[in-house]
Amino acid sequence: MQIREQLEQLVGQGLSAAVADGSLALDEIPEAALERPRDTNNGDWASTVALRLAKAAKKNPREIAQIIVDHLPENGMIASCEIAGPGFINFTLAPEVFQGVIAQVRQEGADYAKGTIEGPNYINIEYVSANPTGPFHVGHGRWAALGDATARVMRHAGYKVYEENYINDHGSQMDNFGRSVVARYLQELGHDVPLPENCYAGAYVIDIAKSIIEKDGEKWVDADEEERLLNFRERAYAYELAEQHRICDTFGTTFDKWFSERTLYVKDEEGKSQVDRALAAMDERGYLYEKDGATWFKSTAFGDDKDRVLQKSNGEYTYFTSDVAYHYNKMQRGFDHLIDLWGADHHGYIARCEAMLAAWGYPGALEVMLGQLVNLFRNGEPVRMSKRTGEMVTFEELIEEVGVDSTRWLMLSRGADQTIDFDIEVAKKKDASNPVYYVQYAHARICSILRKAAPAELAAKAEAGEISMEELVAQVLPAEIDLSVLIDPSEIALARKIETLHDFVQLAARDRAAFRMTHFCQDLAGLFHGFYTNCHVNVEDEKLRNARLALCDATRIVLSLGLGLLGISAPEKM
RNA sequence: GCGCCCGUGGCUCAAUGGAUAGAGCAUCGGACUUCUAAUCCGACGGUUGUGGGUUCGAGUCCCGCCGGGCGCACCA
Repeated sequence: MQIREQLEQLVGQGLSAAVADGSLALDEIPEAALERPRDTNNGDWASTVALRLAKAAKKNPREIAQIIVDHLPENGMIASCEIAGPGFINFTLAPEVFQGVIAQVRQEGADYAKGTIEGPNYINIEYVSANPTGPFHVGHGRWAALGDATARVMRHAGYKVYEENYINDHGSQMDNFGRSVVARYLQELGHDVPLPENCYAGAYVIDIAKSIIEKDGEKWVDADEEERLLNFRERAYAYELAEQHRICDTFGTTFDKWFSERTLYVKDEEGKSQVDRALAAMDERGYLYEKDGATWFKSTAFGDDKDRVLQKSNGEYTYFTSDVAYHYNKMQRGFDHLIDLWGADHHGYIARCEAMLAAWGYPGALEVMLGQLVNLFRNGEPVRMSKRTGEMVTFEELIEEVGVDSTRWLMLSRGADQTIDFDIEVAKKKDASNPVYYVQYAHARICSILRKAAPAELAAKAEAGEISMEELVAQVLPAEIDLSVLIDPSEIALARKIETLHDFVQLAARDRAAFRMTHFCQDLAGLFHGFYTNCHVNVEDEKLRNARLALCDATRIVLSLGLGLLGISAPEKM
């Protein structure tokens, strides 16, 4: 049982006892209302229940607090509790509690602080979802980092998470892309043809055209135009999709499914596409109508500003129709809840999407996470164009120059609804101005200490990567360690921080706020550096040494876990 | 015009409605013959844009202003 739950139980018992013997006149037993005081001078945990009860119990909150404290059962957890301020009950936990935490972390490893979620919790999270018509830009990188970290955090908190990337491979932009390749192909072969309207002007299109020339030479110059367009479009699509996969791999973002928009239009054995089925489901419930030769969705029935066209008067479907079919498809696949991660410039799209889910009878099933935009800077100056290509800086260029870990940290270290001013030169600095290295350094420092504690031969193996830190530690430390010697304030502070991970994960998951994990990692690293300064680990006294090594090991596990939830590596040396 | 997001020390950001609003950077001053100084300790720095309201309590919730960003297609 988590410490929080144990405390809740104790406070609950205290309240019940007070009510039972008439000290408190209450109709029902309230929640324990536990929180962590920001200031550790106010103890490890605090209850505000007395403040909340003042009205109902018709008593001064401090008086109520005293009654509750007097009725608390005997226990080994709480070292002391005091009533403070207007009526807070502050608990200071016994050192044994934190010593227990260290043992628990070392036993559970990367599973430490995993939670369970009651009720329906099968989540589909969709993010990135770019057009396969060009390279990822910096914004896609933010969605990749954010979606990935959110999924990791939610999974650790106990949700079942399915990650999905929607490929916009259906609309007219695909033909524009194909036409652009055709034009570049002909131009490269010396033909004077203009670029088409709405064309993709980037140099990467020329590269694709060149690769076609390399393979097929001039054979397409006089080919059937339709056939040529189709061929080039598909080759260009395949190329860009492969690029997207490659960059996601490099960045450490993996999806359970890459969902092709086109598949929504494929007829099944009954002659019906998923678009047909989604629209039929809307029609059944009476939310489709015809006007001006077009088919409309009555989204205003669910709070949208205006109704939306699904099938245009020329018979084509709108982009929105794909999303209708896609979201219908997701619900049919059995998810309890859908999360879409979009750029903030799409916020106007939310109402109609929520409306369609409501139209099928799934109100509230869709949650849209908006991510604000990323502005690039270099030494404080705005950067729009890449020096190398003269075009928009791509995400790949960014991670090449800055590195994956630093990029992820900067993208994740603030809330999704904060605009990010990303300064490339700051991100590249490997010093104190870049917290990711501060955290990684703490991890590397611990690994170094653990190696120092091991026989030279073992340490050398660990350094060469032949054995893992787990294997090394298992050989250095005995199975039974007496942790009661860990009483230094910086030792307790470190263990206390580790114990907060469970809450951090739960809150970060609930609020979809993965960025909180960066704060956790930074705080934990800071406390470790403090401990390192105050307490020498590899001391003569074997009992103390082993206990401190165990504390180091637990910190290492949790740092690695915390960084892992952000998709950031935990290096064993720097 | 309507809608969404954001205004917190010089800078970048925190703060499940709780206590004296916290970190980091920058600036200044200290600490390495000892397990990694990519570190640590200290100092300086604030009327949380603004005016009301809600309550035991508001940076946080509600309303109005001011300032900044983004969006308002039978485009994708």
